[in-house]
Amino acid sequence: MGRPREFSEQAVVDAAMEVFWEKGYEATTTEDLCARTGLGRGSLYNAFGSKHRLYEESLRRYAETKAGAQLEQLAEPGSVRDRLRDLMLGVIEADMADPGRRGCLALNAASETAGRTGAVAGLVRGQFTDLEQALCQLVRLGQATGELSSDRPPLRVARAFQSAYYGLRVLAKVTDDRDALLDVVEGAMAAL
Amino acid sequence: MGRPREFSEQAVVDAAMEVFWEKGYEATTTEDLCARTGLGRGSLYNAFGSKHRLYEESLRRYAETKAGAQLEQLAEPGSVRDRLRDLMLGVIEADMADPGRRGCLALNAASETAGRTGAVAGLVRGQFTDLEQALCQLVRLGQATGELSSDRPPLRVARAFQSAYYGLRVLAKVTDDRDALLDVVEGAMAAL
DNA sequence: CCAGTTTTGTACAGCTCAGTCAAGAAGGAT
DNA sequence: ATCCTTCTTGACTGAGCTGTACAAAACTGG
Repeated sequence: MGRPREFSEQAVVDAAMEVFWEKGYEATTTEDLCARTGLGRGSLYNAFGSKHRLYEESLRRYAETKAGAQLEQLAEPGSVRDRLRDLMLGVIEADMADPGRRGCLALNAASETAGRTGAVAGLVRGQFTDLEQALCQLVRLGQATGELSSDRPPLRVARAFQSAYYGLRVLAKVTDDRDALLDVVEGAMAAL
Repeated sequence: MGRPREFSEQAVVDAAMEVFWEKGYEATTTEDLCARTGLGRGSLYNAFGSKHRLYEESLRRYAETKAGAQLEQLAEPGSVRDRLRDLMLGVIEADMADPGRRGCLALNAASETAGRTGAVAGLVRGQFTDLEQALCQLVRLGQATGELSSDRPPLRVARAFQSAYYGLRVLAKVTDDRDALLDVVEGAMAAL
């Protein structure tokens, strides 16, 4: 009971996530968060307690939506190679189409000191291992069907692909050269 | 003429570089810089003008020293495969031995918005392409001697290796699992 | 020794920041 | 209708921020 909230908590976290994604944790001010979410400072602090807690929620939400969508895409039907290639081609298109070059929020968080302490560190690590596990399962499937060579352990292959994937996202932040990024894709596919 | 400086400009930039490397640009305060360099605010601003200019100098210095040392290491004698493997094994040891998990300054800069605008963007991009070119030349050499397969263009191979390298450094920031990082090395070597 | 020049230390200006607080608004329970 | 609880608004706080001002200090050329 009491006065009901005028906002959807999820919509607010979505908006906050966008700001953190664009500017990073340190460079984001509570003013930015108020402006983007439409909430006054009182409401924001009443609901979330601190800038840092809202950052945590944003990372959780990112895992649910953006990262989750990628994991789902990996689970869609199709050949294993196509699914892995589409994952990379998808982020090339997404990253190049984004004028703000925000990249991957979890990866950005991992680069900031604020992203490697406390609860945030666990959230970031979780997204990394989620991807690792999804890739590993996919590689295992590919090896079982004979689509991929079975001469190396699936986890090792998955980790190599994962690092190429993260490297790709880093490169996409600093280059406009699509061909360079496509070279990375070809290299990662050849290594499967 | 006039009063002589009491500090070595290079030593100051070295000290500032360490701070930016540990904390990132946004999270570093001018107080931090004064404390670490030993200079008062007046001297710092007299010599460098602004926090941002000092950041630029730090990146330049990083390219000269740390990144430069890696490029030199790549140019040392030995088999191409050994040199490439040693590059990765070296950063695994360095990153895991570093309690602050600072990673690569240029890569950290690329993740912050401050690292993708103005003069800093060019410095970051420069370090990326320097590594790309060094790797490419090495791959070309390996292909010429027959040590590496020549069925793919050297630049493409170099870029694939480069992305694995950057992915490795990102992963090293969030994981303590040395085996996971070694899997990345094996994967990158297998893809050559 | 002195005038001119640059560096140094420190106080300070002017903001901006994260977070708080009090007063009023909007509902539910009885 | 009236309490009671919760939410909203917006001003406010105290700390911390980058950058500046300025006087004293240190050195050089004459």
